[in-house]
Amino acid sequence: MKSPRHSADTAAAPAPASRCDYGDADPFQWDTREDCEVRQILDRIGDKWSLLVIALLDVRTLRFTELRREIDGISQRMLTVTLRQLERDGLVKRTVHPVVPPRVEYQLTPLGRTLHTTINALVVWTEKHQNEIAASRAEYDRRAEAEARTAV
Amino acid sequence: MKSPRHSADTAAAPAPASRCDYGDADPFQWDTREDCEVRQILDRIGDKWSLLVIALLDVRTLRFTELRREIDGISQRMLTVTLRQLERDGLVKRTVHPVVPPRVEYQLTPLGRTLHTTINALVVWTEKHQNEIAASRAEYDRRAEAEARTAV
DNA sequence: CGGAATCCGGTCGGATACTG
DNA sequence: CAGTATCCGACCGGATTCCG
Repeated sequence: MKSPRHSADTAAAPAPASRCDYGDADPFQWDTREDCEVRQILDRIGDKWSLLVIALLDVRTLRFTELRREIDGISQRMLTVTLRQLERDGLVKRTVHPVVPPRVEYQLTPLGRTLHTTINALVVWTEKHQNEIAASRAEYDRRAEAEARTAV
Repeated sequence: MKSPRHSADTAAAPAPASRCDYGDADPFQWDTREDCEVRQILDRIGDKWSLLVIALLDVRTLRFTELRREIDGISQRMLTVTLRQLERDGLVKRTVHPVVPPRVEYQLTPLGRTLHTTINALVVWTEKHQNEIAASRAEYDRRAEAEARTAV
């Protein structure tokens, strides 16, 4: 008995939402509370596949299998889960054509499009600074390793 | 024996890096490969605490305990882990003052500052559209629940 | 004070099998 | 074709303990 841990697998998970109203000033107060809306979408774009899906759908409408083939590496389970979340958030529109074999198409909503645009700023930043980051990491690791040797 | 699963806990995790060089055109090709640099920093900003730390350090330099108290909810373990990652990426500078009791201060690097600026665009987007998202979710859940009842 | 090491539960996501 | 249902390993992050 003792609460089946599969609950997270399939459950809709209503989520309490926790309003956490902002004082509209204080531009640095948004992130001091953990379960705000910011976190909600951050968890979405931070997850493993959402971004890929959004980016692909921003190019054109795609069917389930097309997405699956395009992403390559995603399991059908995670594709389904990801699409359902995006649909729930109003970022993706799901259209079922009642034919046999079924034909289901996914497209970005206007909201989803604006999100992708915003995300792109982050991508640009990353591409611009990836060398600095890589260098910093290499330097850090080199130093850490050297330190480890002296400790022996 | 069989590979201790704690490896991810403390190990430095060198990470193969997987260069995955871009063709500089194709603005929508960045995200078709999964382990690119974009993913690297996305995993960072997508994790539970990095963003909070960055935002707080953007206001002013803080000590370990100050950060811990300010964030409230973070474990000392995760604060340490998060800070080490940010330091490794060159986003945060760690300064140890050799006094007794030890005094360690953390501050954002210029690179970290530019990242925070970029992130803010995402925050603005979220605050602007949180109502749409919340409404979409409520609608989705309402519809799903209604559908579940007819199925019974 | 500022960590490091260990233990451990909960969750994320992959593999597989089955369905309309 | 487009999913749903189950099972299960891997990892993330919290709690606790110990250390310089």
